[in-house]
Amino acid sequence: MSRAPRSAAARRSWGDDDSGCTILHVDMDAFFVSVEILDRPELRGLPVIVGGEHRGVVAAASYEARAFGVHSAMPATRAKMLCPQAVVLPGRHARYAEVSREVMSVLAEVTPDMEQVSIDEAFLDVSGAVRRMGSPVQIARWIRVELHRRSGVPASVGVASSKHVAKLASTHAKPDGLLLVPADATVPFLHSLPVGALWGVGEKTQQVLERHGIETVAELAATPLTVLHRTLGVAAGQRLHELAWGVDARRVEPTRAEKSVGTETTFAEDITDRAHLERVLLRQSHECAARLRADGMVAWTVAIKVRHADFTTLTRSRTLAVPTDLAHDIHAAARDLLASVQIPQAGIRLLGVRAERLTAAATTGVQSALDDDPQQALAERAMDGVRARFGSQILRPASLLGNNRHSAFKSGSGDLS
DNA sequence: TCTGGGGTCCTTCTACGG
DNA sequence: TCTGCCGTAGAAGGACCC
Repeated sequence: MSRAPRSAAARRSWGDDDSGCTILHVDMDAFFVSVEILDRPELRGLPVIVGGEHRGVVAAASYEARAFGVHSAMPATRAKMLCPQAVVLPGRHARYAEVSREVMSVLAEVTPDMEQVSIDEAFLDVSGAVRRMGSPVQIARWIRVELHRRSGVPASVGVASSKHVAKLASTHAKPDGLLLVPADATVPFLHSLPVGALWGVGEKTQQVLERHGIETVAELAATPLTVLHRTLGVAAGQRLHELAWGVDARRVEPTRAEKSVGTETTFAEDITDRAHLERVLLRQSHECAARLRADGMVAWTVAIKVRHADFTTLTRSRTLAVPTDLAHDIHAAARDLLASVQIPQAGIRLLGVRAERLTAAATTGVQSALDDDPQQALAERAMDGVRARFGSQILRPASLLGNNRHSAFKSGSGDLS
């Protein structure tokens, strides 16, 4: 579901020498839409949009909808204006996760050197699989056939000598294609692209570069490093200059430690009532804490995110004296942080909680907050057990029991009234 | 047109201690 | 005792990714 711009000129054969091209990037095509079509074949050939309910944005659009200018991240209202005949579906993330697990299990048959980067894409380092399965391109072909056969969803695969170029290759292979960028074609391939295609160049950076007359990767590559440092900062300037010359030493990392977990809610209507916001924080704190405990992590820092009706967004954070995985502690910190924020007359559009600076609970050398309050810890762990057995909606804190008992803890709705 | 939710990384500013 | 400098850490914001 890449949003990077593509270049028609780059979508061609760059040669057939795949020696040294052991990095594969597998990217499912319009993944959420593909899953919907898998379950409802009558949607095939129609403009289909997933996501984009009230105040939402498009999560995925079929290629038929894209022909009308619809793309992911586009505000729902705009998408419906461009393509009023589109079939709009709310999204079924549990189902997408299920198909994603099938897809990843197929990829894991190729090599354990697999790095899942999102629900619908992964990098593979196939250097250890070549003797068993053939050349990188043969492996890429096998993956596409097997995904079609066993999961029923189309995938595009990029084959290259680095993660960055493999990622760009899969983007240019779409839909339902395969693109090899031989090692010696890396620089010509990159230099055929607009600068916005590079990993790390979004809308803002592109605008900055364009103000300096840089519109293509070739122009970026030709720009002195000192100019890029001044324009983009040292880290970003250095990184983009290296990427523009095909330098990308990042390895495929099968396991990556999570650094934060959080949840946020955009309200159907802007909220001015502080008590209401505190109840939302409580629900969100319980979600965060349950995920921390499920992952065996504790958090040192609690942060909140507040978005005003006019889209002004601010964050507040606090480092705790001892790390925690308890909703009680997260909520206490989050509530204090919210107290330091003035609620504008027009209200709050979005509220979120995030637990940051995570460490493994088992290896945390200090006494955790969990040990400070054994009763609270026991209660929350008991809730984990009940939810695991009867479902996540079965239990909620008493303060979240509103008049409408069925909507009071509805995840993601933010409707706690 | 009016902008989700879950993340990561980087830069800038400020506070603080030596 | 006060001031300036420096390094470090935390906080906040912004950009980016899918």
